[in-house]
Amino acid sequence: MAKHITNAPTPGTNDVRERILETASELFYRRGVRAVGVDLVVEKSGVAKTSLYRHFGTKDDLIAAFLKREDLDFWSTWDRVREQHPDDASAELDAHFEWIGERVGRDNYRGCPQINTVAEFPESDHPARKVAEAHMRELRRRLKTIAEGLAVAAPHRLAGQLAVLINGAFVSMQLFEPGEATSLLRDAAHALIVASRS
Amino acid sequence: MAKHITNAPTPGTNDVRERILETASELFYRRGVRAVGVDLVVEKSGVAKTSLYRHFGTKDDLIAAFLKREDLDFWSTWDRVREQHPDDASAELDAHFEWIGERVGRDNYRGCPQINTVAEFPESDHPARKVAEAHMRELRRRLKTIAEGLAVAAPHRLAGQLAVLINGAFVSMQLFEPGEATSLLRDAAHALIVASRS
DNA sequence: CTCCTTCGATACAGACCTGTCTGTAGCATA
DNA sequence: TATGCTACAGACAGGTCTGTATCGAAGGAG
Repeated sequence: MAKHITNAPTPGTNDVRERILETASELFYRRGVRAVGVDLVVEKSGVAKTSLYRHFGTKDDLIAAFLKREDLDFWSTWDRVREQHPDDASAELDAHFEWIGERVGRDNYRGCPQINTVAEFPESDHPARKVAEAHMRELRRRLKTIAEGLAVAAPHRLAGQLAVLINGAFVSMQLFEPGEATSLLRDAAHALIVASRS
Repeated sequence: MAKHITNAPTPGTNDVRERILETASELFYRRGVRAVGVDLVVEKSGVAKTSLYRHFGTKDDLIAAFLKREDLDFWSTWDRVREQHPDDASAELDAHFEWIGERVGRDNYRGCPQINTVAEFPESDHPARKVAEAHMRELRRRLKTIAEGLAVAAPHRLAGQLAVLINGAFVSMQLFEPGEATSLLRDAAHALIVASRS
């Protein structure tokens, strides 16, 4: 057998792609997707425009890749927290509301990228929407798994309520007072669980 | 005394302004604010571009006027519902979650214009943000008034939780199943109230 | 009848948008 | 050395964006 390709077809290629995506993600999240042109992404990432269009066919594809990246980041944090509470659904849920509350309480928090992008692109066939919709389904699915560990009557339903609570937190920075978010969310989650047991 | 001006300083002026605002509101809400140019607003409203800029100095002012209009509409519906339940905070709150759940359950629902616009314009000094922030404060204030009628321990806190629930509903169309929203929200609100009494 | 305000129509400026095209340099493999 | 592949650099096309300037018409008020 030949040794075909030494290893990867291109050595530093992923560097360029990653640099573009990293820069675009920061700009899209910070300033809004429509407000950021590809020229700015090119300039800030120190990359040729041709390279951007080689790695991402269109801006819409770049937006979808941005959301996918944020999606992976989010579940990565989620998993890290989950692993700290094995076989204890109640403690895990508390921990999730803890870090989410802390995150939305930061003063430079700009909301959930999925929700923000859906707000910017109503077209139902936009590639970014597929990512966002999958993200939302995954959120409820994971919450349902936790709810099943809580011995409640209707796990899927409780998961829906908890998901609404979390999404609500993501867009309610305006109405929280400083430091209020975490405990307010935790108490609300407990109330939903208690009611779901009766 | 003279009879000063017959009635208004200008006869049909408000017609034009109202036509522009009506058209812009529909387009902004349906397609997103940044996606809609003033030329399209001009074309769809059958008005001269000069007239648009005479009545609204800039597009940003038009956006703020759009949000203000949506704000008034929202509280108008709220007031109509409230008046149907005088001196019964519990029934009033149920009724609010009823119409909100029904609204977010519509299949062409596009979310809360305030939340969507804030997602599109992160700049903290944008005129539209002032309107949106006032809207959020007003939501919690009104919920607090209702909570005070429910004899709970911490009305302001419960109001915050209910506001999060409502905002969450506005951005969670993706994860609701058909017809699920209303009862899911009502149950959640009840759970929060019960917990707030203990 | 004459002023005065508002309106529509349209051309325009200047910036920005996405996406394409051309050309060149570096580097690894054959 | 020759061949691909990827990268950078930058001009360019064609369209859209916000906002302004100029025109003439309509219509009520004195």
